[in-house]
Amino acid sequence: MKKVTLYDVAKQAGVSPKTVSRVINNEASVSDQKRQVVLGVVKKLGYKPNNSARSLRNKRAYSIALLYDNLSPAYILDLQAGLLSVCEEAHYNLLIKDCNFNNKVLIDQVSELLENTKVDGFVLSPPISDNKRLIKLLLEKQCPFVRIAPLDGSLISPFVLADDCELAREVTDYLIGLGHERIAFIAGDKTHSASIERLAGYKQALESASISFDEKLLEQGDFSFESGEQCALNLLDKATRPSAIFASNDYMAAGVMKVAQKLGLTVPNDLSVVGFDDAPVSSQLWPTLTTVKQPVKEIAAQSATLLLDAINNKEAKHESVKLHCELVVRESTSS
Amino acid sequence: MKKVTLYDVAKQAGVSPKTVSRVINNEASVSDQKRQVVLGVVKKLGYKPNNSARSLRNKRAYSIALLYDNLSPAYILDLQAGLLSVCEEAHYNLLIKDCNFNNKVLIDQVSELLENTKVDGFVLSPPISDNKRLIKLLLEKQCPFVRIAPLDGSLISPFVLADDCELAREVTDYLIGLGHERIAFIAGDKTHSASIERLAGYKQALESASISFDEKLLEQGDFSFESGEQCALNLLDKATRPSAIFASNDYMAAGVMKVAQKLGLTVPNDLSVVGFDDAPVSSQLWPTLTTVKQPVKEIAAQSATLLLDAINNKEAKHESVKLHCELVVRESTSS
DNA sequence: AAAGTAAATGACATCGATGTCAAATTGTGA
DNA sequence: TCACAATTTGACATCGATGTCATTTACTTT
Repeated sequence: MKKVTLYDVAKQAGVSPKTVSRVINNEASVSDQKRQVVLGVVKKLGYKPNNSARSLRNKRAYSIALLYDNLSPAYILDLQAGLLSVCEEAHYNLLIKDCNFNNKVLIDQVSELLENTKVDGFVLSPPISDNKRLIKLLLEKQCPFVRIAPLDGSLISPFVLADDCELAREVTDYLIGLGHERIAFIAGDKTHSASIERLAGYKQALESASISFDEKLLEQGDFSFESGEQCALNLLDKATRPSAIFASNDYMAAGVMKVAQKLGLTVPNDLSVVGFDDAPVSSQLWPTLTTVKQPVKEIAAQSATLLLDAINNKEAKHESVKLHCELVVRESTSS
Repeated sequence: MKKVTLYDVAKQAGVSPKTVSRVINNEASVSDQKRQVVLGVVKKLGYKPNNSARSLRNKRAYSIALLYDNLSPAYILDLQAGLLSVCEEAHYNLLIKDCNFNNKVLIDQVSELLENTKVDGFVLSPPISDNKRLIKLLLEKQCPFVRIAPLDGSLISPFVLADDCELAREVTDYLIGLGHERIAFIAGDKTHSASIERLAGYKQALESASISFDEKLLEQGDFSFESGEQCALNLLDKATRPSAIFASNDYMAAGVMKVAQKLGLTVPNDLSVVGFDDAPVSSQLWPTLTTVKQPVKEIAAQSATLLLDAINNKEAKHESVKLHCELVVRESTSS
């Protein structure tokens, strides 16, 4: 089973290679009759265009790249899975870049990828979605890119996000519905839009329920387990401790659970705890964690679709897409 | 800053393109003098060879692929990071394939990658490292590949693994040293060599300490949290329960912790628990989990190195490499 | 210094797909 | 039926790097 080229197809079909090329690329001016013949031969021989040759000729890589930083492994892997599903469909390659480095290197690496046409577009995951220098570079080079959950909601590029604000409101409503009034909130890293949105949702829910927002019930974390512990200590040490803590992600919520247990508080009887993201740890703790599941794979798939659109149709104007999260009630919450 | 080609370099250096090519590829027969001149110009112009053109001409992809299945996300991401570090160095691309599908599709996809020379070699992570059909295909096509932690230790390809057996022995010794005599073991999925090795280490340690192996203290899990819970229930329900449980990975150990807490047992006072892998969850539980840290990034880096060797030097004979794990003592164990 | 060998260099064709542009075919209207 | 426009089709060159093979240069040896 040796390699089948355009020429083999052309010979069998009795047409010129150029015509085959036209058929493959779905160009207009080919008679229906020849088109059918060619498609038949393509199928019969199992012809697949050679990527390197195409790349060379067209100066396109037929690859996109995902840039990610040190968020939760499960999140990144889900992103990858979503991107892969679309890429496979479209016969694109997915390159991955772990950007857990300093900016300088990132910029250089991206420049190199672009200059040597190794990549046609980028998917930026948070917090890279808001890396100013990178975005400047991509805009200058007119390289298509999609941002996932950016802080900056202007349409300099397509972007995709989840309805973090709405779900944070829903979580808070849920806690209020259980009878909680002193609900503390642990915010996440401010360079992520998710942090901002989740906090906003929390505040909105309080307001609708006419519960006044209490500065003392707000702690600033950074999405890490350790920051969750620290914030929990601050909150639970107080004379009048909250009856519920809403952490902006599951790692911090896990930290809260640890501190609660250490202090002899029973979750959920003495303290309700909610996380966000539905990370693996949320179902590996005891009690299991009430949390919010983001549609990460769908977010990624949408991003890939938008990116490929932008690549293949330069006129396409930028869109943004918001996808829905889902509250997952487990054992860590009660009235 | 437009693209610099071999020809630009050749012109500036006053030599033929072919000579530049020779220098780039480190071929022997170029005079030192011209070599220096060419290298100078290469540097000055910032020349980088065009991958597509090379690929096309040489029928090589300058890419390798990682095939992985649904193991722990942190593990996979560490593998990727290790592979990336080597690939970047060598100017290779890394493709990733989530093989969480049925075999048929996997085989087809791999065939396609090979037939269209999109990949020069594969890294197989467990349990794919022992996928018979895949290995048969790769051997037939004479495509280089490296296996990570295979069950089958024959040198049909290079492989890399960790000293699971030794560390499992060390963990068990450690527990024995703390005074434990009734040490239970929860085995993992049998299709992973790690399961076999870890069990073997456990048994060896018992034997050296003249503690007879007790069938009733051995439970069969599958690496999942839920299986850990189930096994723990079986073990702790017994009249004479073990004083320590050694689970073959952290997810199962987390399951054990949950059950212990539910049953009102205090870890580590009433029960010591040990995991394996140093997954994120091991430091997000309370008490934090004593476990074993595998050098996953190094394993991956070694794999990549061996694979690139095999690709670039077809005569190279296959080697295997064993890397060292490390016992991480945390809070879940005591005498 | 001539002859012969080994090393260095370059001209050219090639990998596979496709843009350019000219040629061939078809269709249209008078 | 003929001239002319519109549509299909194909010949050829090209993208950038490198294998092949012929040619030139350098180095021995007598």
